[in-house]
Amino acid sequence: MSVTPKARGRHHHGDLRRALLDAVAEIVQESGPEAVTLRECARRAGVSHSAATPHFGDKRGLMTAFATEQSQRLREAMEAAVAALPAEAHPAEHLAATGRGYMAFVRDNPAHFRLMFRTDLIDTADPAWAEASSRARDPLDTAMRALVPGADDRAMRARLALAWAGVHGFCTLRAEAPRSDLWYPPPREAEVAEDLLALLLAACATDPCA
Amino acid sequence: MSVTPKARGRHHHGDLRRALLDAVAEIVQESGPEAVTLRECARRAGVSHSAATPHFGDKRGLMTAFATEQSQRLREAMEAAVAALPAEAHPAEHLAATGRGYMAFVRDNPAHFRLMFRTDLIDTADPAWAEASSRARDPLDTAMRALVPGADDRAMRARLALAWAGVHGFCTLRAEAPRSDLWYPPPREAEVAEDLLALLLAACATDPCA
DNA sequence: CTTGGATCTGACCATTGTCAAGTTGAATCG
DNA sequence: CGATTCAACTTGACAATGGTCAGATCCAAG
Repeated sequence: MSVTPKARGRHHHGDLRRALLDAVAEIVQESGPEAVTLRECARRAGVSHSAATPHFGDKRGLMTAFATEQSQRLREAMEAAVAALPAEAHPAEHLAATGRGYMAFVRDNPAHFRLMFRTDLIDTADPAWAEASSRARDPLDTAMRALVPGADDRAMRARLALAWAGVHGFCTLRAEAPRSDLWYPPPREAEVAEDLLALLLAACATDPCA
Repeated sequence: MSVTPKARGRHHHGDLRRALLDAVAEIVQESGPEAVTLRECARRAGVSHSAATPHFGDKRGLMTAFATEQSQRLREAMEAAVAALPAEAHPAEHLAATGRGYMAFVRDNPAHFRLMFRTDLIDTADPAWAEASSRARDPLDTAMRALVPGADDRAMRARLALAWAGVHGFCTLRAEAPRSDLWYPPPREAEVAEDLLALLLAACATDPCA
């Protein structure tokens, strides 16, 4: 709560921008994306409710900045999972690792994930967000291209769509599940995730010309 | 806008419950789930701002009733797609038709679909909603069981998860796409959907014991 | 020390959801 | 047929939110 002593260049607050983004993370984790209010963020940062305006413009700007950060973290999670593989790993392992990285991120940050896709709360015209969102698709993209190098555009599109939809859909359903009780309970969850990935890999690796 | 002349048993309004649900549908279609307010619904129905209370309790009650209706419509769309098949259709055709019914519903009602999965706006403890949501999974379930009758529990779970996540994930991404520009443009959309279904069917139909 | 500009405060407004209390009107009962 | 009853609806009020704006405040450069 106390002002960070470094106060690097900032006038009153140590780093209000950071503090507000952290407040968003806190609230999202505690009570979900819809519980985030500008005033509560300001309260947690110890500032007045309109202190955020110079930094983020309005609430949507704050949410967009937060979502942008999370998109970067998601991409880094996937890249880290791939980087942890042995050098001689098969392309299929790369794709699987990418999927596991995605799923692990959402398992550990379900509320952050839900916020990232609340396109009503974020400014989709923001260039930084657009780039972060776009780059978050790169790991899956490159892994898939390495797995099926001979596929033509259409076959590649179909495989990317299936992989993306399958992993994303799984995560979406799981992230909503605690509230709706319509998905697999936690013990089964890991098993189902692995089996789903295996089916997905088999489907994508089949010869597209067959 | 005028009161329906029948006025079947209702006191003041012809059928306020129906009128309010229709207002939700209108607003959701025009401006998305987050634009729905109790007061605007009441305005469109031509009643006072708290007229909804006796019928739905609070806003969440109204949203829940609406989501319940949409879940039923979604299930009916899938059942209709299966029923339109020739009697001798292969089980794989049943599964594909189920997926097509799901996708067609979301293509035609993207905003309604988005609302259905906004578990923060609906009361997931409502028994009617829970039953409608549960029954909406039946068509996919039965089609899958018919396609892979020999699969054990684990293999069946994995296939159901993949099919459900794949179709649902595809629809989720598409329903958000108009706002985020991160999915395929409409001309490709139908093609990608068909190819995705084909990959999905192939993945699910493979012998689970192989 | 002065000046400038970024940073933050406090107050205002419109809007929302919810609640309590009143009003209406249709159906029921004597 | 008239009085009663009860749910449907209206009215008015409340707290909370987001956005905006004038102005106070503070840091840093000159």
